[in-house]
Amino acid sequence: MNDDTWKVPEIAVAVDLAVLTVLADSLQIMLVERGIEPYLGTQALPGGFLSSVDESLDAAAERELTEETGLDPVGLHLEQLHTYGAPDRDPRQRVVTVCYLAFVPGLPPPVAGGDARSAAWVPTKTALHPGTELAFDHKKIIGDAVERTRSKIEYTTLAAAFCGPEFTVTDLRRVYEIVWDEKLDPRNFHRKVTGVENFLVATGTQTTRQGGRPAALYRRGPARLLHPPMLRPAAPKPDASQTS
Amino acid sequence: MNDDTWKVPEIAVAVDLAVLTVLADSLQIMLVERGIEPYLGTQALPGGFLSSVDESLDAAAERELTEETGLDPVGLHLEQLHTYGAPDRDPRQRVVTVCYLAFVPGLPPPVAGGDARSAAWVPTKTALHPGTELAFDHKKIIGDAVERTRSKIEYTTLAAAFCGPEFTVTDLRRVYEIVWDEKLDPRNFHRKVTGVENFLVATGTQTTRQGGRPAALYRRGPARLLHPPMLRPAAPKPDASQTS
DNA sequence: GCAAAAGTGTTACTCGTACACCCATGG
DNA sequence: CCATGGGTGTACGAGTAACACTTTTGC
Repeated sequence: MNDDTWKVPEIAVAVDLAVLTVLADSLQIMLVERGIEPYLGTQALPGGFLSSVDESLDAAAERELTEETGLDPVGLHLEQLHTYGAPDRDPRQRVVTVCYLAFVPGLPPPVAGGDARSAAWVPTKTALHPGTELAFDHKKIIGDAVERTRSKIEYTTLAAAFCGPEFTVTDLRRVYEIVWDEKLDPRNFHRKVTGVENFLVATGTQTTRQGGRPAALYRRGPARLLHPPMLRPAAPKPDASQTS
Repeated sequence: MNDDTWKVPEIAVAVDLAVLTVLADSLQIMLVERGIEPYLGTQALPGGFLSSVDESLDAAAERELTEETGLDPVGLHLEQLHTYGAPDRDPRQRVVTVCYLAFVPGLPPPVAGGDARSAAWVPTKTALHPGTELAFDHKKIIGDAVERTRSKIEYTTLAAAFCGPEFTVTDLRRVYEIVWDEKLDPRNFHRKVTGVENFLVATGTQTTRQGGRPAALYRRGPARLLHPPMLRPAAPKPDASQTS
Protein backbone atom coordinates (compact mmCIF):
# COMPACT_ATOMS: atom_id res chain seq x y z
CA MET A 1 0.00 0.00 0.00
CA ASN A 2 1.01 3.62 0.04
CA ASP A 3 0.90 6.66 2.24
CA ASP A 4 -1.49 8.65 0.12
CA THR A 5 -4.00 11.12 1.48
CA TRP A 6 -7.08 8.91 1.10
CA LYS A 7 -6.81 6.28 3.71
CA VAL A 8 -10.24 4.74 3.12
CA PRO A 9 -9.73 1.74 0.91
CA GLU A 10 -13.42 0.94 0.60
CA ILE A 11 -15.59 2.33 -2.11
CA ALA A 12 -18.57 4.24 -0.84
CA VAL A 13 -21.98 3.26 -2.19
CA ALA A 14 -24.63 5.94 -2.48
CA VAL A 15 -28.23 5.98 -3.57
CA ASP A 16 -29.49 9.01 -5.47
CA LEU A 17 -33.02 9.84 -6.53
CA ALA A 18 -34.36 11.38 -9.71
CA VAL A 19 -37.88 12.28 -8.64
CA LEU A 20 -39.94 13.62 -11.51
CA THR A 21 -43.34 15.27 -11.67
CA VAL A 22 -45.46 17.17 -14.14
CA LEU A 23 -46.30 20.56 -12.77
CA ALA A 24 -47.16 23.92 -14.28
CA ASP A 25 -46.93 22.70 -17.85
CA SER A 26 -43.43 21.32 -17.48
CA LEU A 27 -41.57 18.21 -16.43
CA GLN A 28 -39.89 19.02 -13.15
CA ILE A 29 -37.29 17.33 -10.99
CA MET A 30 -36.78 17.47 -7.26
CA LEU A 31 -33.48 19.07 -6.26
CA VAL A 32 -32.04 19.90 -2.85
CA GLU A 33 -29.40 22.42 -1.90
CA ARG A 34 -26.24 20.81 -0.59
CA GLY A 35 -25.37 21.69 3.01
CA ILE A 36 -21.78 20.45 2.98
CA GLU A 37 -18.72 20.44 0.82
CA PRO A 38 -18.08 19.64 -1.89
CA TYR A 39 -20.51 21.64 -3.98
CA LEU A 40 -21.82 23.41 -0.86
CA GLY A 41 -24.86 25.48 -1.80
CA THR A 42 -25.16 23.86 -5.20
CA GLN A 43 -28.31 22.07 -6.22
CA ALA A 44 -28.13 18.29 -6.31
CA LEU A 45 -30.28 15.21 -6.52
CA PRO A 46 -31.57 14.01 -3.16
CA GLY A 47 -29.71 10.94 -1.94
CA GLY A 48 -27.25 9.61 0.55
CA PHE A 49 -24.91 6.84 1.40
CA LEU A 50 -26.03 3.30 1.92
CA SER A 51 -25.70 3.24 5.67
CA SER A 52 -27.48 0.42 7.38
CA VAL A 53 -25.91 -2.94 6.81
CA ASP A 54 -29.22 -4.74 6.49
CA GLU A 55 -30.80 -2.36 4.01
CA SER A 56 -31.42 -3.34 0.40
CA LEU A 57 -30.84 -0.83 -2.35
CA ASP A 58 -34.55 -0.50 -2.99
CA ALA A 59 -35.21 0.07 0.70
CA ALA A 60 -32.47 2.69 0.86
CA ALA A 61 -34.06 4.50 -2.07
CA GLU A 62 -37.42 4.55 -0.32
CA ARG A 63 -35.86 5.74 2.90
CA GLU A 64 -34.04 8.58 1.19
CA LEU A 65 -37.20 9.55 -0.60
CA THR A 66 -39.03 9.94 2.70
CA GLU A 67 -36.16 11.59 4.55
CA GLU A 68 -35.20 14.12 1.94
CA THR A 69 -38.47 14.95 0.27
CA GLY A 70 -41.17 14.03 2.76
CA LEU A 71 -42.96 11.94 0.15
CA ASP A 72 -44.68 8.70 1.03
CA PRO A 73 -43.17 5.92 -1.07
CA VAL A 74 -46.17 3.60 -0.87
CA GLY A 75 -47.92 3.27 -4.18
CA LEU A 76 -45.60 5.43 -6.23
CA HIS A 77 -43.33 4.13 -8.93
CA LEU A 78 -39.66 3.68 -8.07
CA GLU A 79 -37.20 1.88 -10.34
CA GLN A 80 -33.46 1.67 -10.82
CA LEU A 81 -32.20 4.04 -13.46
CA HIS A 82 -28.46 3.40 -13.76
CA THR A 83 -25.33 3.11 -11.66
CA TYR A 84 -22.67 5.78 -11.99
CA GLY A 85 -19.11 5.14 -10.93
CA ALA A 86 -16.62 7.33 -12.76
CA PRO A 87 -13.42 7.49 -10.69
CA ASP A 88 -13.45 11.27 -10.39
CA ARG A 89 -17.13 11.92 -9.92
CA ASP A 90 -16.63 12.76 -6.21
CA PRO A 91 -13.48 14.67 -5.25
CA ARG A 92 -13.42 13.23 -1.73
CA GLN A 93 -13.14 9.54 -2.54
CA ARG A 94 -14.37 6.86 -4.85
CA VAL A 95 -18.18 6.85 -4.82
CA VAL A 96 -20.44 4.54 -6.79
CA THR A 97 -24.01 5.74 -6.81
CA VAL A 98 -27.06 3.68 -7.69
CA CYS A 99 -29.61 6.10 -9.07
CA TYR A 100 -33.36 5.52 -8.84
CA LEU A 101 -36.14 7.08 -10.87
CA ALA A 102 -39.47 8.01 -9.26
CA PHE A 103 -42.70 9.41 -10.67
CA VAL A 104 -45.01 11.39 -8.41
CA PRO A 105 -48.25 13.28 -9.07
CA GLY A 106 -47.79 16.99 -9.37
CA LEU A 107 -50.59 18.22 -7.20
CA PRO A 108 -50.50 16.76 -3.68
CA PRO A 109 -47.23 17.70 -2.00
CA PRO A 110 -46.03 21.31 -2.00
CA VAL A 111 -42.56 19.86 -1.50
CA ALA A 112 -40.51 20.22 1.67
CA GLY A 113 -41.22 18.50 4.92
CA GLY A 114 -39.32 16.09 7.10
CA ASP A 115 -35.59 16.30 6.91
CA ALA A 116 -35.66 18.13 3.62
CA ARG A 117 -33.70 21.35 3.54
CA SER A 118 -34.76 23.54 0.65
CA ALA A 119 -36.12 20.78 -1.54
CA ALA A 120 -37.57 22.32 -4.68
CA TRP A 121 -39.12 21.40 -7.99
CA VAL A 122 -37.01 22.57 -10.90
CA PRO A 123 -38.07 22.28 -14.55
CA THR A 124 -35.86 19.73 -16.25
CA LYS A 125 -35.24 22.21 -19.04
CA THR A 126 -33.75 24.58 -16.49
CA ALA A 127 -31.74 21.84 -14.81
CA LEU A 128 -30.35 20.69 -18.15
CA HIS A 129 -29.62 24.19 -19.43
CA PRO A 130 -25.92 24.69 -20.16
CA GLY A 131 -25.77 27.63 -17.79
CA THR A 132 -27.05 25.67 -14.80
CA GLU A 133 -24.47 24.32 -12.36
CA LEU A 134 -25.28 21.09 -10.57
CA ALA A 135 -23.29 18.97 -8.13
CA PHE A 136 -21.22 16.00 -9.28
CA ASP A 137 -22.40 14.37 -12.52
CA HIS A 138 -26.02 15.04 -11.65
CA LYS A 139 -26.76 16.91 -14.85
CA LYS A 140 -25.93 13.84 -16.86
CA ILE A 141 -28.06 11.71 -14.53
CA ILE A 142 -31.01 14.04 -15.03
CA GLY A 143 -30.57 13.79 -18.77
CA ASP A 144 -30.69 10.02 -18.53
CA ALA A 145 -33.74 10.20 -16.26
CA VAL A 146 -35.66 12.41 -18.69
CA GLU A 147 -34.82 10.19 -21.61
CA ARG A 148 -35.83 7.05 -19.70
CA THR A 149 -39.11 8.73 -18.75
CA ARG A 150 -39.84 9.69 -22.33
CA SER A 151 -39.44 6.18 -23.60
CA LYS A 152 -41.03 4.53 -20.56
CA ILE A 153 -44.44 6.14 -21.08
CA GLU A 154 -44.45 4.83 -24.63
CA TYR A 155 -44.96 1.22 -23.66
CA THR A 156 -46.14 1.38 -20.06
CA THR A 157 -49.08 2.98 -18.27
CA LEU A 158 -46.75 5.03 -16.06
CA ALA A 159 -47.84 8.36 -17.47
CA ALA A 160 -50.84 8.02 -15.16
CA ALA A 161 -48.41 8.01 -12.23
CA PHE A 162 -48.00 11.74 -12.85
CA CYS A 163 -51.74 12.30 -12.38
CA GLY A 164 -53.69 12.44 -9.14
CA PRO A 165 -55.95 9.63 -7.99
CA GLU A 166 -58.72 10.80 -10.30
CA PHE A 167 -58.03 12.42 -13.63
CA THR A 168 -59.52 13.08 -17.05
CA VAL A 169 -58.30 11.83 -20.39
CA THR A 170 -57.17 15.36 -21.13
CA ASP A 171 -55.09 15.45 -17.93
CA LEU A 172 -53.35 12.31 -19.10
CA ARG A 173 -52.83 13.69 -22.58
CA ARG A 174 -51.21 16.80 -21.14
CA VAL A 175 -48.71 14.57 -19.33
CA TYR A 176 -47.70 13.01 -22.63
CA GLU A 177 -47.54 16.35 -24.37
CA ILE A 178 -45.39 17.89 -21.65
CA VAL A 179 -43.00 14.97 -21.27
CA TRP A 180 -42.56 14.55 -25.01
CA ASP A 181 -42.89 18.24 -25.85
CA GLU A 182 -45.16 17.23 -28.72
CA LYS A 183 -48.78 18.02 -29.56
CA LEU A 184 -51.10 15.03 -29.73
CA ASP A 185 -54.48 14.78 -31.41
CA PRO A 186 -57.08 14.88 -28.59
CA ARG A 187 -59.58 12.73 -30.49
CA ASN A 188 -57.24 9.92 -31.38
CA PHE A 189 -55.60 10.01 -27.96
CA HIS A 190 -58.95 9.62 -26.28
CA ARG A 191 -59.93 6.67 -28.41
CA LYS A 192 -56.59 5.00 -27.88
CA VAL A 193 -56.25 5.18 -24.12
CA THR A 194 -59.88 4.34 -23.45
CA GLY A 195 -59.50 1.35 -25.72
CA VAL A 196 -56.60 -0.22 -23.81
CA GLU A 197 -57.88 -2.93 -21.50
CA ASN A 198 -57.46 -2.24 -17.79
CA PHE A 199 -55.65 1.05 -18.27
CA LEU A 200 -58.38 3.45 -17.18
CA VAL A 201 -61.28 2.68 -14.88
CA ALA A 202 -64.24 5.03 -15.16
CA THR A 203 -65.42 6.40 -11.84
CA GLY A 204 -68.79 7.41 -13.26
CA THR A 205 -68.31 10.96 -12.04
CA GLN A 206 -67.53 14.00 -14.11
CA THR A 207 -65.63 17.21 -13.72
CA THR A 208 -67.48 20.45 -13.15
CA ARG A 209 -65.95 22.80 -15.60
CA GLN A 210 -66.23 26.35 -16.76
CA GLY A 211 -67.22 26.60 -20.37
CA GLY A 212 -67.15 23.23 -22.00
CA ARG A 213 -68.55 19.76 -21.78
CA PRO A 214 -67.73 17.99 -18.49
CA ALA A 215 -65.12 15.27 -18.78
CA ALA A 216 -65.40 11.78 -17.37
CA LEU A 217 -63.10 11.00 -14.44
CA TYR A 218 -60.95 7.90 -14.36
CA ARG A 219 -58.74 6.02 -11.93
CA ARG A 220 -55.66 3.98 -12.78
CA GLY A 221 -56.43 0.43 -13.76
CA PRO A 222 -54.31 -2.65 -13.07
CA ALA A 223 -52.63 -2.71 -16.51
CA ARG A 224 -48.92 -1.93 -16.39
CA LEU A 225 -48.01 -2.32 -20.06
CA LEU A 226 -49.51 -0.42 -22.96
CA HIS A 227 -50.69 -2.76 -25.66
CA PRO A 228 -50.22 -1.51 -28.32
CA PRO A 229 -47.68 1.17 -27.35
CA MET A 230 -48.29 4.90 -27.54
CA LEU A 231 -45.82 6.06 -30.16
CA ARG A 232 -44.19 9.43 -30.24
CA PRO A 233 -44.92 11.46 -33.35
CA ALA A 234 -42.20 10.59 -35.84
CA ALA A 235 -39.53 13.14 -36.58
CA PRO A 236 -39.98 14.70 -40.02
CA LYS A 237 -36.90 13.16 -41.67
CA PRO A 238 -35.54 10.13 -39.84
CA ASP A 239 -33.02 9.41 -42.55
CA ALA A 240 -29.58 7.89 -42.17
CA SER A 241 -28.19 5.99 -39.21
CA GLN A 242 -29.57 6.26 -35.75
CA THR A 243 -27.41 6.00 -32.68
CA SER A 244 -28.71 5.11 -29.28
CA MET B 1 -26.25 13.74 -0.28
CA ASN B 2 -25.73 14.37 3.42
CA ASP B 3 -23.55 13.14 6.27
CA ASP B 4 -21.60 15.54 8.33
CA THR B 5 -19.97 12.50 9.84
CA TRP B 6 -17.86 10.76 7.26
CA LYS B 7 -18.48 7.17 8.07
CA VAL B 8 -18.36 4.64 5.31
CA PRO B 9 -19.76 1.18 5.88
CA GLU B 10 -17.78 -1.78 4.69
CA ILE B 11 -19.34 -2.37 1.32
CA ALA B 12 -17.50 -4.02 -1.52
CA VAL B 13 -18.35 -3.17 -5.12
CA ALA B 14 -18.18 -5.93 -7.69
CA VAL B 15 -18.75 -6.10 -11.43
CA ASP B 16 -20.38 -9.21 -12.86
CA LEU B 17 -20.90 -10.18 -16.48
CA ALA B 18 -23.81 -11.83 -18.21
CA VAL B 19 -22.21 -12.80 -21.51
CA LEU B 20 -24.71 -14.28 -23.94
CA THR B 21 -24.30 -16.02 -27.25
CA VAL B 22 -26.40 -18.05 -29.66
CA LEU B 23 -24.83 -21.44 -30.18
CA ALA B 24 -26.11 -24.87 -31.15
CA ASP B 25 -29.71 -23.72 -31.49
CA SER B 26 -29.90 -22.24 -28.02
CA LEU B 27 -29.21 -19.04 -26.14
CA GLN B 28 -26.20 -19.73 -23.94
CA ILE B 29 -24.50 -17.91 -21.10
CA MET B 30 -20.88 -17.93 -20.05
CA LEU B 31 -20.34 -19.40 -16.60
CA VAL B 32 -17.15 -20.10 -14.67
CA GLU B 33 -16.52 -22.51 -11.84
CA ARG B 34 -15.74 -20.78 -8.59
CA GLY B 35 -12.27 -21.51 -7.23
CA ILE B 36 -12.80 -20.13 -3.73
CA GLU B 37 -15.40 -20.11 -0.97
CA PRO B 38 -18.19 -19.39 -0.77
CA TYR B 39 -19.87 -21.55 -3.38
CA LEU B 40 -16.55 -23.25 -4.19
CA GLY B 41 -16.99 -25.43 -7.23
CA THR B 42 -20.36 -23.94 -8.08
CA GLN B 43 -20.95 -22.27 -11.41
CA ALA B 44 -21.19 -18.49 -11.36
CA LEU B 45 -21.15 -15.48 -13.61
CA PRO B 46 -17.66 -14.21 -14.41
CA GLY B 47 -16.82 -11.07 -12.49
CA GLY B 48 -14.72 -9.60 -9.76
CA PHE B 49 -14.28 -6.74 -7.37
CA LEU B 50 -13.71 -3.21 -8.47
CA SER B 51 -10.11 -2.92 -7.43
CA SER B 52 -8.19 -0.17 -9.13
CA VAL B 53 -9.04 3.27 -7.89
CA ASP B 54 -8.92 4.88 -11.30
CA GLU B 55 -11.08 2.37 -13.14
CA SER B 56 -14.58 3.24 -14.29
CA LEU B 57 -17.35 0.67 -14.03
CA ASP B 58 -17.42 0.22 -17.79
CA ALA B 59 -13.66 -0.27 -17.89
CA ALA B 60 -13.84 -2.81 -15.08
CA ALA B 61 -16.45 -4.75 -17.02
CA GLU B 62 -14.22 -4.82 -20.09
CA ARG B 63 -11.23 -5.89 -18.03
CA GLU B 64 -13.14 -8.72 -16.38
CA LEU B 65 -14.40 -9.83 -19.75
CA THR B 66 -10.87 -10.17 -21.06
CA GLU B 67 -9.43 -11.68 -17.90
CA GLU B 68 -12.08 -14.26 -17.25
CA THR B 69 -13.22 -15.22 -20.70
CA GLY B 70 -10.40 -14.31 -23.05
CA LEU B 71 -12.77 -12.34 -25.24
CA ASP B 72 -11.72 -9.13 -26.91
CA PRO B 73 -14.10 -6.36 -25.84
CA VAL B 74 -13.52 -4.14 -28.85
CA GLY B 75 -16.53 -3.96 -31.08
CA LEU B 76 -18.85 -6.10 -29.02
CA HIS B 77 -21.88 -4.82 -27.21
CA LEU B 78 -21.59 -4.23 -23.47
CA GLU B 79 -24.24 -2.44 -21.42
CA GLN B 80 -25.27 -2.12 -17.82
CA LEU B 81 -28.02 -4.54 -16.86
CA HIS B 82 -28.86 -3.82 -13.23
CA THR B 83 -27.24 -3.39 -9.83
CA TYR B 84 -27.91 -6.00 -7.17
CA GLY B 85 -27.39 -5.24 -3.51
CA ALA B 86 -29.51 -7.41 -1.26
CA PRO B 87 -27.90 -7.43 2.20
CA ASP B 88 -27.51 -11.20 2.36
CA ARG B 89 -26.49 -11.95 -1.20
CA ASP B 90 -22.88 -12.67 -0.15
CA PRO B 91 -22.32 -14.45 3.18
CA ARG B 92 -18.88 -12.91 3.68
CA GLN B 93 -19.80 -9.25 3.71
CA ARG B 94 -22.00 -6.68 2.11
CA VAL B 95 -21.41 -6.75 -1.65
CA VAL B 96 -23.10 -4.56 -4.23
CA THR B 97 -22.58 -5.85 -7.75
CA VAL B 98 -23.06 -3.89 -10.94
CA CYS B 99 -24.00 -6.41 -13.60
CA TYR B 100 -23.23 -5.92 -17.29
CA LEU B 101 -24.80 -7.61 -20.28
CA ALA B 102 -22.68 -8.58 -23.31
CA PHE B 103 -23.58 -10.10 -26.67
CA VAL B 104 -20.95 -12.09 -28.55
CA PRO B 105 -21.05 -14.08 -31.78
CA GLY B 106 -21.33 -17.80 -31.24
CA LEU B 107 -18.73 -19.03 -33.66
CA PRO B 108 -15.31 -17.45 -33.12
CA PRO B 109 -14.09 -18.23 -29.60
CA PRO B 110 -14.11 -21.81 -28.30
CA VAL B 111 -14.24 -20.26 -24.84
CA ALA B 112 -11.43 -20.50 -22.30
CA GLY B 113 -8.14 -18.71 -22.56
CA GLY B 114 -6.33 -16.20 -20.42
CA ASP B 115 -7.03 -16.35 -16.75
CA ALA B 116 -10.25 -18.26 -17.26
CA ARG B 117 -10.62 -21.33 -15.15
CA SER B 118 -13.15 -23.68 -16.71
CA ALA B 119 -15.23 -21.04 -18.47
CA ALA B 120 -18.07 -22.72 -20.32
CA TRP B 121 -21.15 -21.93 -22.36
CA VAL B 122 -24.32 -23.13 -20.67
CA PRO B 123 -27.77 -22.96 -22.26
CA THR B 124 -29.85 -20.41 -20.40
CA LYS B 125 -32.64 -22.95 -20.13
CA THR B 126 -30.27 -25.21 -18.20
CA ALA B 127 -28.98 -22.38 -16.05
CA LEU B 128 -32.52 -21.29 -15.20
CA HIS B 129 -33.80 -24.80 -14.56
CA PRO B 130 -35.06 -25.22 -10.99
CA GLY B 131 -32.66 -28.10 -10.42
CA THR B 132 -29.57 -26.07 -11.30
CA GLU B 133 -27.55 -24.58 -8.45
CA LEU B 134 -25.74 -21.33 -9.07
CA ALA B 135 -23.68 -19.10 -6.82
CA PHE B 136 -25.19 -16.10 -5.03
CA ASP B 137 -28.26 -14.61 -6.72
CA HIS B 138 -26.86 -15.33 -10.17
CA LYS B 139 -29.88 -17.31 -11.29
CA LYS B 140 -32.06 -14.27 -10.86
CA ILE B 141 -29.49 -12.14 -12.69
CA ILE B 142 -29.50 -14.57 -15.61
CA GLY B 143 -33.29 -14.41 -15.73
CA ASP B 144 -33.10 -10.63 -15.93
CA ALA B 145 -30.42 -10.83 -18.62
CA VAL B 146 -32.49 -13.15 -20.80
CA GLU B 147 -35.56 -11.00 -20.47
CA ARG B 148 -33.60 -7.85 -21.30
CA THR B 149 -32.13 -9.57 -24.34
CA ARG B 150 -35.54 -10.67 -25.57
CA SER B 151 -36.94 -7.19 -25.47
CA LYS B 152 -33.75 -5.49 -26.65
CA ILE B 153 -33.71 -7.20 -30.04
CA GLU B 154 -37.26 -6.00 -30.64
CA TYR B 155 -36.32 -2.39 -31.14
CA THR B 156 -32.56 -2.46 -31.75
CA THR B 157 -30.31 -4.09 -34.31
CA LEU B 158 -28.43 -6.00 -31.61
CA ALA B 159 -29.56 -9.41 -32.80
CA ALA B 160 -26.83 -9.06 -35.41
CA ALA B 161 -24.29 -8.91 -32.56
CA PHE B 162 -24.88 -12.65 -32.13
CA CYS B 163 -23.81 -13.30 -35.73
CA GLY B 164 -20.30 -13.39 -37.11
CA PRO B 165 -18.88 -10.59 -39.26
CA GLU B 166 -20.70 -11.94 -42.31
CA PHE B 167 -24.05 -13.64 -42.09
CA THR B 168 -27.16 -14.45 -44.06
CA VAL B 169 -30.70 -13.28 -43.44
CA THR B 170 -31.50 -16.80 -42.32
CA ASP B 171 -28.69 -16.71 -39.75
CA LEU B 172 -30.20 -13.57 -38.34
CA ARG B 173 -33.68 -15.06 -38.32
CA ARG B 174 -32.42 -18.07 -36.38
CA VAL B 175 -31.09 -15.70 -33.71
CA TYR B 176 -34.55 -14.21 -33.28
CA GLU B 177 -36.21 -17.60 -33.28
CA ILE B 178 -33.81 -19.00 -30.69
CA VAL B 179 -33.87 -15.99 -28.36
CA TRP B 180 -37.66 -15.67 -28.52
CA ASP B 181 -38.35 -19.38 -28.86
CA GLU B 182 -40.84 -18.53 -31.57
CA LYS B 183 -41.08 -19.46 -35.24
CA LEU B 184 -40.97 -16.55 -37.68
CA ASP B 185 -42.10 -16.47 -41.29
CA PRO B 186 -38.90 -16.56 -43.40
CA ARG B 187 -40.41 -14.55 -46.26
CA ASN B 188 -41.78 -11.70 -44.20
CA PHE B 189 -38.67 -11.63 -42.03
CA HIS B 190 -36.47 -11.31 -45.08
CA ARG B 191 -38.48 -8.46 -46.50
CA LYS B 192 -38.56 -6.67 -43.19
CA VAL B 193 -34.89 -6.71 -42.25
CA THR B 194 -33.66 -5.97 -45.75
CA GLY B 195 -36.06 -3.05 -45.86
CA VAL B 196 -34.69 -1.32 -42.75
CA GLU B 197 -32.26 1.41 -43.76
CA ASN B 198 -28.64 0.86 -42.72
CA PHE B 199 -29.33 -2.37 -40.88
CA LEU B 200 -27.75 -4.83 -43.31
CA VAL B 201 -25.02 -4.07 -45.84
CA ALA B 202 -24.75 -6.54 -48.72
CA THR B 203 -21.25 -7.82 -49.30
CA GLY B 204 -22.07 -9.00 -52.80
CA THR B 205 -20.85 -12.49 -52.01
CA GLN B 206 -22.93 -15.57 -51.42
CA THR B 207 -22.77 -18.69 -49.33
CA THR B 208 -21.83 -22.01 -50.93
CA ARG B 209 -24.45 -24.35 -49.69
CA GLN B 210 -25.50 -27.94 -49.96
CA GLY B 211 -28.92 -28.39 -51.48
CA GLY B 212 -30.55 -25.03 -51.81
CA ARG B 213 -30.18 -21.66 -53.36
CA PRO B 214 -27.11 -19.72 -52.11
CA ALA B 215 -27.91 -16.89 -49.73
CA ALA B 216 -26.55 -13.38 -49.96
CA LEU B 217 -24.06 -12.42 -47.25
CA TYR B 218 -24.42 -9.24 -45.24
CA ARG B 219 -22.46 -7.21 -42.75
CA ARG B 220 -23.84 -5.10 -39.92
CA GLY B 221 -24.77 -1.61 -40.97
CA PRO B 222 -24.51 1.54 -38.86
CA ALA B 223 -28.16 1.56 -37.74
CA ARG B 224 -28.60 0.89 -34.03
CA LEU B 225 -32.37 1.20 -33.73
CA LEU B 226 -34.95 -0.84 -35.60
CA HIS B 227 -37.51 1.37 -37.26
CA PRO B 228 -40.17 0.02 -37.15
CA PRO B 229 -39.53 -2.52 -34.41
CA MET B 230 -39.51 -6.27 -34.90
CA LEU B 231 -42.45 -7.41 -32.82
CA ARG B 232 -42.69 -10.76 -31.11
CA PRO B 233 -45.58 -12.88 -32.30
CA ALA B 234 -48.50 -12.05 -30.02
CA ALA B 235 -49.57 -14.69 -27.57
CA PRO B 236 -52.87 -16.27 -28.56
CA LYS B 237 -55.69 -14.08 -27.33
CA PRO B 238 -57.71 -15.34 -24.39
CA ASP B 239 -60.77 -15.45 -26.60
CA ALA B 240 -63.48 -17.54 -24.98
CA SER B 241 -65.30 -18.34 -28.19
CA GLN B 242 -63.13 -21.19 -29.41
CA THR B 243 -60.98 -23.93 -27.98
CA SER B 244 -59.05 -26.72 -29.63
C1' DG C 1 -36.08 -33.84 -62.60
C1' DC C 2 -36.46 -33.41 -57.65
C1' DA C 3 -35.56 -31.61 -53.10
C1' DA C 4 -34.20 -27.75 -50.54
C1' DA C 5 -33.46 -23.26 -49.38
C1' DA C 6 -33.62 -18.15 -50.99
C1' DG C 7 -36.21 -14.58 -52.32
C1' DT C 8 -40.65 -12.01 -54.59
C1' DG C 9 -45.66 -10.86 -55.34
C1' DT C 10 -50.21 -10.51 -53.80
C1' DT C 11 -54.02 -9.98 -50.88
C1' DA C 12 -56.50 -9.20 -46.70
C1' DC C 13 -56.54 -7.14 -42.54
C1' DT C 14 -55.07 -4.08 -38.58
C1' DC C 15 -53.83 0.01 -36.88
C1' DG C 16 -52.45 4.94 -36.82
C1' DT C 17 -53.54 9.46 -38.64
C1' DA C 18 -56.16 13.22 -40.07
C1' DC C 19 -60.13 15.58 -39.75
C1' DA C 20 -65.33 16.28 -40.14
C1' DC C 21 -68.80 16.18 -37.05
C1' DC C 22 -71.88 15.77 -32.94
C1' DC C 23 -72.54 16.32 -27.63
C1' DA C 24 -72.88 18.82 -23.25
C1' DT C 25 -72.08 22.54 -20.50
C1' DG C 26 -71.52 27.93 -19.02
C1' DG C 27 -72.57 32.45 -20.07
C1' DC D 1 -77.23 31.40 -29.42
C1' DC D 2 -72.39 30.98 -29.07
C1' DA D 3 -67.97 29.66 -27.21
C1' DT D 4 -65.47 25.93 -25.23
C1' DG D 5 -63.93 21.69 -24.58
C1' DG D 6 -65.41 16.33 -24.61
C1' DG D 7 -66.20 12.56 -27.43
C1' DT D 8 -67.51 9.64 -32.04
C1' DG D 9 -67.46 8.39 -37.17
C1' DT D 10 -64.99 7.67 -41.09
C1' DA D 11 -61.69 7.59 -44.94
C1' DC D 12 -57.03 6.92 -46.26
C1' DG D 13 -52.50 4.93 -46.05
C1' DA D 14 -48.67 2.44 -43.86
C1' DG D 15 -47.35 -1.86 -42.01
C1' DT D 16 -48.20 -6.79 -40.83
C1' DA D 17 -49.64 -11.66 -41.65
C1' DA D 18 -50.49 -15.40 -44.51
C1' DC D 19 -49.27 -17.85 -48.33
C1' DA D 20 -48.78 -18.84 -53.50
C1' DC D 21 -45.09 -18.59 -56.45
C1' DT D 22 -40.46 -18.09 -58.75
C1' DT D 23 -35.28 -18.63 -58.47
C1' DT D 24 -30.98 -21.10 -57.82
C1' DT D 25 -28.28 -24.44 -56.17
C1' DG D 26 -26.82 -29.97 -55.10
C1' DC D 27 -27.74 -34.60 -56.15
